[in-house]
Amino acid sequence: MTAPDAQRRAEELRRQIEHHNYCYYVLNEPQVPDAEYDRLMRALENLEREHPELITPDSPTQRVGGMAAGGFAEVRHATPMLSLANAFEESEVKDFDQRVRNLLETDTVVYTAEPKLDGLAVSLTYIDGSLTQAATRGDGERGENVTANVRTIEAVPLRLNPGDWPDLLEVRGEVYMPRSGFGAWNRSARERGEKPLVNPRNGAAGSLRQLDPKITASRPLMFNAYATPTDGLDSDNQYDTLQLLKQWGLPVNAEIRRVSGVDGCLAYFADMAARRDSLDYDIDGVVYKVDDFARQRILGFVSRAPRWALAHKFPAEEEITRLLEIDVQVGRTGALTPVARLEPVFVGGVTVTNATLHNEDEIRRKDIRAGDEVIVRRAGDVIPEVVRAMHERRTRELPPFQMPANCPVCGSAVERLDGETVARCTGGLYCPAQRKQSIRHFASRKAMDIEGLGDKLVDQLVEVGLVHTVADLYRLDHAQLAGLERMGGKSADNLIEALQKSKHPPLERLLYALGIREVGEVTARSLAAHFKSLDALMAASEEALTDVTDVGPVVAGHVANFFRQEKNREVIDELTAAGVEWQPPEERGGEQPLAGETWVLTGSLSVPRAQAKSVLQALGAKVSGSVSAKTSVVLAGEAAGSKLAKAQKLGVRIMDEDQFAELAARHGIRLD
DNA sequence: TATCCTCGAGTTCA
DNA sequence: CTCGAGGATA
Repeated sequence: MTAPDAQRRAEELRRQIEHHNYCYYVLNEPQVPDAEYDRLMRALENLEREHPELITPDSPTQRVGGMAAGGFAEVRHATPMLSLANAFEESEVKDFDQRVRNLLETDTVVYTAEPKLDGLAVSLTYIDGSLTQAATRGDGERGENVTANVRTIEAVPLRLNPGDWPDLLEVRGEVYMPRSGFGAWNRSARERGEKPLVNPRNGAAGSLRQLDPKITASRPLMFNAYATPTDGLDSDNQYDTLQLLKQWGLPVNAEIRRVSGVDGCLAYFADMAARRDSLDYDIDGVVYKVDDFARQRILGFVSRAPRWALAHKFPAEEEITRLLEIDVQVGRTGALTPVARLEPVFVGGVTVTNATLHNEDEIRRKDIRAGDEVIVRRAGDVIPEVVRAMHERRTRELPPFQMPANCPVCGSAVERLDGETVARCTGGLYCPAQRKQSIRHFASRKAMDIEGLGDKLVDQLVEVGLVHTVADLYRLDHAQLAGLERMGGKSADNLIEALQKSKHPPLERLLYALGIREVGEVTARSLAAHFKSLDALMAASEEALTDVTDVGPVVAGHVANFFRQEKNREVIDELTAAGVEWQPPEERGGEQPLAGETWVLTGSLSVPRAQAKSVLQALGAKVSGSVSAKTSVVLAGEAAGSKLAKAQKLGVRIMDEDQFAELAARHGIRLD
């Protein structure tokens, strides 16, 4: 890059960074994902490294941490607040450990491993045990005096517990907003008609930068100490120092551990990554520090970062990518779902290429168009979503999305009923997409449970014309199957065997498998229990159907309509002719100690969820998916999330797995 | 009629 | 898991 180009590029980067700082800190409305901001910053740093003559005193790189909101006095840190080297890959962690071991000339190193809280770094000064000053990190050299605000945080002791602390003690740590507090604050903000906080991190930063401490006081902030630059404490390592701080009354994170060697570090990282979602605060990675202070001193510093510490970060949860086009998928009921085809992007630990856009209204509301740059988010186990389109980056007019008037698969008319958000293909089973999906549904585990009949195979069977309706499945023979792609004689045998095994389902499963609109697992069960036979159900009037719990006029209409269709009656006859014979619903015998109770399962249990569910049902309980005031008990496994939180809030009884096993055992049921 | 509680349906990636 | 909408209930 020539000098004038570099100059122009640097100015452009600075302009953008300053703009984002302004949006983030002053408007509290970040415009780009953190990862994008970091990229801009790194680009500018690299540019300035190559062309040091371009560095200006007011360049954002010279005062990391953003623009002052104004009104805070400047504080010079006695010891600079350093930044940490970052690692995203396991290999970088191994390199770090290798470097440390080489410099120390030793085999294994003990590290302190800590969660890296996503908040705002501050420095607290205690003189004679009293909090006298609190400052933000600022650029590491100079920060802002936020003493009045920090004093409102209850977790920060204004006086230290009695102890042998030095006359002058400086403590460093993170101010953050717990998720529970963030959620509660936003709920009440919405009730008051105020703008909710964007995320906990932004909430913490914004709260601390309020000019009026009363506002800060109203926000749910927490503090965790993680270091002190003060010498001469009665401790020669990081871990014990934190224990000292804790004794003196400073909150220290409960997840901090001493680990041995790089393996210990990586195991800690994996553990925290797995439990990340169940913590009450956001973390963006973990930090490893060489535990022994003497060793830290040997390692020293490179430029502004210590050589004895490393921040191992999780992959970013939000990234920018391009939306290539918007496809339309056809579901089992004919529902047309727009899907975003994305330029592959690594976000939240996986490469994402597709994301659902839900429906037409959603696309309108967010004004998402093919060709846009979009922000894609994938947090934890959650399904990727398009957060928003970056309209400000549109360089040309893009055509708005329009739901097609005809089904993209079969060409039938598309209709969208008044008041409904979904558009549907009217082709019914004439539409190959709907046919495929309904056969998949029929074969699925909760329906007829036909093992070996996967998506690919269903597609083939429908495409070559071997299967038109679910009844055709039972007429397939060995020769027909073995002739298909990727299908050997053995696989064909297995499938025919699986089909045989599926011929005697309980009535409720058969009902569910038929795929009647609005009839899912639960409704199928109610219908089976009420009518006890398929004939009785088929003969029932809409009015009679309404007598079933959870069946109102709409569902009754769908059911009656389904059985009125000649096509459907034929399929049922053909199934019967092929030897499919449903079993009458079991009469529930014995004790039903949990009758009338509604249970909710959450978290991961050591037994399959389906098993826990059937045990509960055998005991007479209803098993539901969402927690409400009417829930009797929430059975919480490992890493339970929002449902557990809700149960706690509503005061619903919570049981862990051991208690549940005990309860089951009392009624003669053993869990494996 | 409004509100709460559930259920159904659709969805991603390794 | 989340959204939308059906059903039950006050």
